[in-house]
Amino acid sequence: MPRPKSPVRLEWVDPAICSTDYRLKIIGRLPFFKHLPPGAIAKINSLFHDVDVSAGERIYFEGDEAEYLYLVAMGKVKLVRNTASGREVLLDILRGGDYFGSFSTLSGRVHTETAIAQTDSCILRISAGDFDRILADHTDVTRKVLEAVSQRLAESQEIVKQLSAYTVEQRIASALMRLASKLGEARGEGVLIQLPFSRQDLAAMTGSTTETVSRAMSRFAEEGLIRSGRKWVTILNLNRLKELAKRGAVN
Amino acid sequence: MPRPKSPVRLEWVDPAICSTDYRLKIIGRLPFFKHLPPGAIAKINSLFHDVDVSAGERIYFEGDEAEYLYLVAMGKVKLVRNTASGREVLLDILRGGDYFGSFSTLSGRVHTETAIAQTDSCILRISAGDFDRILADHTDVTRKVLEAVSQRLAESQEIVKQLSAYTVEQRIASALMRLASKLGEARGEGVLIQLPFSRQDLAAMTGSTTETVSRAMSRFAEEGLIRSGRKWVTILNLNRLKELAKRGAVN
DNA sequence: CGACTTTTTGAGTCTAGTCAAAACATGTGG
DNA sequence: CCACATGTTTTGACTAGACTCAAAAAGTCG
Repeated sequence: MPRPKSPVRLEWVDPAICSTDYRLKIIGRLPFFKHLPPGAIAKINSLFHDVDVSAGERIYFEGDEAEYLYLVAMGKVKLVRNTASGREVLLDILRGGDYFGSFSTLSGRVHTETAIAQTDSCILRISAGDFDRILADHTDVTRKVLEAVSQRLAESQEIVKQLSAYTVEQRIASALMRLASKLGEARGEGVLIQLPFSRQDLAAMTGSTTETVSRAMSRFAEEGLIRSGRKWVTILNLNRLKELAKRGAVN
Repeated sequence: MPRPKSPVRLEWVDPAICSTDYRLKIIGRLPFFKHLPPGAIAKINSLFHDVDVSAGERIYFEGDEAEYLYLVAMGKVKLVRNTASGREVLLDILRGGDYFGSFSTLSGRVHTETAIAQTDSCILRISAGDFDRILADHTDVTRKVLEAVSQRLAESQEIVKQLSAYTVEQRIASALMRLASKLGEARGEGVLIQLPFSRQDLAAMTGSTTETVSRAMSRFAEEGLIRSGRKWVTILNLNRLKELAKRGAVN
């Protein structure tokens, strides 16, 4: 089977894209702000500051004081935790419109993860104090933020379950599906997951190694479930992949 | 080394203990209510209803509609997720004063875990609607709840990291430490963890099996780190256990 | 004292990790 | 446009940690 040339097309991050217009749009789309009137959003917008970061750059480190809440305006950001032995565990990948950074900043907390730009990105940030003021002004916003965080907690617990009880192959299948629904783009033959997204990253997401991920992906490809190359994956048969994630073993 | 007879003494759950006085005390101690004046707490208390459950009874199931927020008044409750293959993953163990159940109830959500009484327990519950009303009345409470949930998210992510990168032995050591700091009681020779708490449970916490847990615990016992028996564990040397959890391998 | 449950131990097997090397892509500069 | 340098992915052989199955030992309770 001839392997297609890389379908990856990287988005440019034009600094000008962090323009006021664009910022308003991103901020106004956030689940916890989107119900607010334009006036309020404009006011909130003025409290955010933007930061351009290039691929690979760290936005903050695990252990740093958590002084800001961040928002991905453009680009992709990954959240990782490093183990004592230097191994990297990938907790989440965020795209435009996602927020990150701790909310529990009141009590002098520190970040529990490291945030790294996966692509050149434009990040918005707001100080904990300003964010608190927003929460105080808009009680309904706090409620929405609470829901968003609860949602993340549920997702994290789902991952705990998977790591506890599933085989590597099942975990990889699940990870691919999560990524597809979150970051995938429909293509003629399937759903393309394109980030600069390596086997390395998949390994860090599934608590595994590049070699094992590679082997599993080869098996998936043989079965016609996916097609993959350097830093991209296309999912051809989502249903069978889902089946596999639940029941295990390609057979 | 002679093994001590079981030091486990189970607490009685007297139904009368869910008296108004006791309820006020428990509710008033919750991190997100404790700053409120007695009057407000009394009012909140009137919105809670109590339920007595006996050991092993399920309080709700994964997939059930999330209509209530729960509060452990007395006893121990465990949160588990079941996999397709019937395996049980233990997510958390809760004691008196801990809350559980989903906060994201507005959008018609369902519970993502199953809650099981570990001992005979007295549980308080409040409907999602009533809880929302409290949040609306006390904006500062929402903020505290948000912090509490964020904290749990961080804990869950820590567990993801451990499952991803550590050996079973390290995970068991970590689990014991978590349990000790949360549920342990100081004893002459160390910290006693006493719940009806089996190897089975530890296996479900660490994504492992009873046999493997047993072997690891035997090794720990040989090294003088712990002493254990049927449904209880005493930690003798917390520092070395911590060391082990970080660096790995008893040696 | 039994009947029952939980824990421990043992032997065999398999999944996934490690180490090492080859194959492949991608971008660069001649 | 090609050849090379670099980083990524794949493949192979070997190993080890942890699971499974089976059975014995130790606690617990009526």
